[in-house]
Amino acid sequence: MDGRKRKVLHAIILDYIATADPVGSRTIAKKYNLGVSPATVRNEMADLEEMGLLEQPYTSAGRIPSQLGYRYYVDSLMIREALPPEIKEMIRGALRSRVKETESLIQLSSKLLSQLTNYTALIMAPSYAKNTLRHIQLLAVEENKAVIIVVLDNGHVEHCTVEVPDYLNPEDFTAISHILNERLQGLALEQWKPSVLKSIYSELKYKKKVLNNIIEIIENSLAVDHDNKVFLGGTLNIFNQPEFKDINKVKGLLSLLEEAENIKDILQGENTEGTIVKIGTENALEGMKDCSLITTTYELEGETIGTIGILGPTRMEYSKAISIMEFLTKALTEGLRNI
Amino acid sequence: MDGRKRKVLHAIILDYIATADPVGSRTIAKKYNLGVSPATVRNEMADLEEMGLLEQPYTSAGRIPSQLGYRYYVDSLMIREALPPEIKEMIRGALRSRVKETESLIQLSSKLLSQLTNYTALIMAPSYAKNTLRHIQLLAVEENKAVIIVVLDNGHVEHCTVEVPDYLNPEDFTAISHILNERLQGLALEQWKPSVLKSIYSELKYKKKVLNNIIEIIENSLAVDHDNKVFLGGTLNIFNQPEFKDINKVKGLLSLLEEAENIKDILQGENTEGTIVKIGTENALEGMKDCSLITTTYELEGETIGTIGILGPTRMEYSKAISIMEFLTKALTEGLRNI
DNA sequence: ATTAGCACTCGATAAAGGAGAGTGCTAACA
DNA sequence: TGTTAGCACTCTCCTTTATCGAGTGCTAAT
Repeated sequence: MDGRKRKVLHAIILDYIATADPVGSRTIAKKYNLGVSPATVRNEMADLEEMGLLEQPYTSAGRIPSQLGYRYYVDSLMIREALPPEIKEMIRGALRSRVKETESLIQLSSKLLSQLTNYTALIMAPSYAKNTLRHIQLLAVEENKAVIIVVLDNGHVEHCTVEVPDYLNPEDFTAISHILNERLQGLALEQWKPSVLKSIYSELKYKKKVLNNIIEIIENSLAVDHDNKVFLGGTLNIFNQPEFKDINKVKGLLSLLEEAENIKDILQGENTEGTIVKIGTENALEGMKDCSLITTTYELEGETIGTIGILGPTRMEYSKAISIMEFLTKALTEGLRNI
Repeated sequence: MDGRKRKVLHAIILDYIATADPVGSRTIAKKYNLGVSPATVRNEMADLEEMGLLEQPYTSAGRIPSQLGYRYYVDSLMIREALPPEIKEMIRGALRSRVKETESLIQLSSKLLSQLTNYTALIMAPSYAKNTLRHIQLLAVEENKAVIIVVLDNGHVEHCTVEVPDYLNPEDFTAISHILNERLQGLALEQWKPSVLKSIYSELKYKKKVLNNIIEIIENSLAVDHDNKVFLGGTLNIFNQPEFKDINKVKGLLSLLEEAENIKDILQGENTEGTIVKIGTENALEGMKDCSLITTTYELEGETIGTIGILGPTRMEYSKAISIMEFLTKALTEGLRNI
């Protein structure tokens, strides 16, 4: 693959990304100043097609990049653009701890990301498994009902409502809360299971049943449900893409995004750090075969705690999207630290 | 408007609702056993068109109901169908207090409603203004940060994170929580403002600043933000309607539904009780001119506390949708009582 | 190795030609 | 007088045909 071939491929991909129209030899030769004639470009294009990097929608149309072509572009041709300073300032400003809660900050980020890129943003919120308990409280409301409130050291609050037996009186609630706090305070959520629960059991034998219940519920509500919440931004941006003018495609993709589980699957694919680009069928889900996904991870105190993704058509402004995403990720990490 | 005209109109509307195709005189005469010839039906149809109840998409096509036609149908022709018992049982079963929290129950209802009707369900959750405070607590997390937790008598929990001055120590938090509880417990949220806050101020003069802050924040987070939350179900059902095969229409409607404020406007239109049907341009929003909205209210302890809506095309199965909605509303009211 | 020239391909767009569903009108009928 | 059969007419939808033009691949000249 000589230099000129690379230039031709690069030009075709850039042009197609910008226009969504198949690109002809004439356009390339003229617009991108290759200094050769269209005929020469045609020869190169024929070669590139043979190599599997380009495709022809039909005989005698221009060329469009193949999935492999995009792959080559992302891996070896793409130039990382510097973000304009005003965009940088805008992102920094928006995320600079105006918000006091992790989840709100993440929601804001997803909105921002989708607006800046014009694609769909997917963000997986951090797991709270490593956060420690600040306070837990059992509180009676109405008959037979109580709420459990769990406050973590980072200010995150979870709660759920449970049924409790009649015979518990206010003092019982206080007592249970007290013991739960004593035993669990300062412990990370992921440390709850093994040793600790048993010792609480023994301490509260006479109320074993209710407590058993509670611990089960806490586990469920924290570990399964609310862990790894997912936030979406700009789902309707799909409508702007010409490759999604077919209503069934749009419907398919939106249905897919409606299920939080799907999004977790999409994002959780790898736990590798750094920016990853998955193009077309490189994505596991069938419904995403015309899409590309760019993911990266964000961190807190040196540890990876979540994933950010941008979902767009394979004909995507990779370079711009990556720049924005990486910068926003940094700003988010910063924002989370200052929260 | 004689009996036969009504029969013809009714038949046309039912047929059009079922098929989405303009209806011809032949179809009506045959399929709906009017006992007259197509020619006679044609005469009636011409009269009905003159009255503004029918329209012709173009000369020599069949007729379709006009907006006025639907109006007449809903007001005077529509027969309320009894819901099949298995559907009734299904709704009752689903909403029978498997869920312990108001908002979860409402979310479930919206999902159910959209699945049963194949339209989009909109539900406005109750305002908590009349609920009384069960417990309020100020809790320090990390430096300079505290969470305020508010638990209502119905088990609803709200929380928000606030910044607090350095000089407060744990005892201060306890003291403030204590006083807040003492003064506010048992009071409905809507009663907070006037008299009470002043007396709290005086009691806590020396910490006036922080308390001031807190009360402001509580007011904001409860009254403005989380009050009247809105739940959507089946937004993608729009895609099933042939009148929304145009991608721009879908986009327009989905964008409209993306904004919670819009939905509040849509639902809040009237505070009248009972079922209301708004057809086409009877809806205030421009983007809904091809849609109909059926709303009804649900209650708790005899008081109206929220609104339920079904959004579909003007060519909607009004009868079925109303039956389902009204029954589900009853079941929801029941479910809320048992929560 | 590059390029000009040229015939050829194939989608997109427009124009033309039925086919069919449904109407409105007229005249006959009970 | 209300109802109906008959019939010409209208208008959309679908298919067919023609034209256009962008872009290619090949060949031969440079």
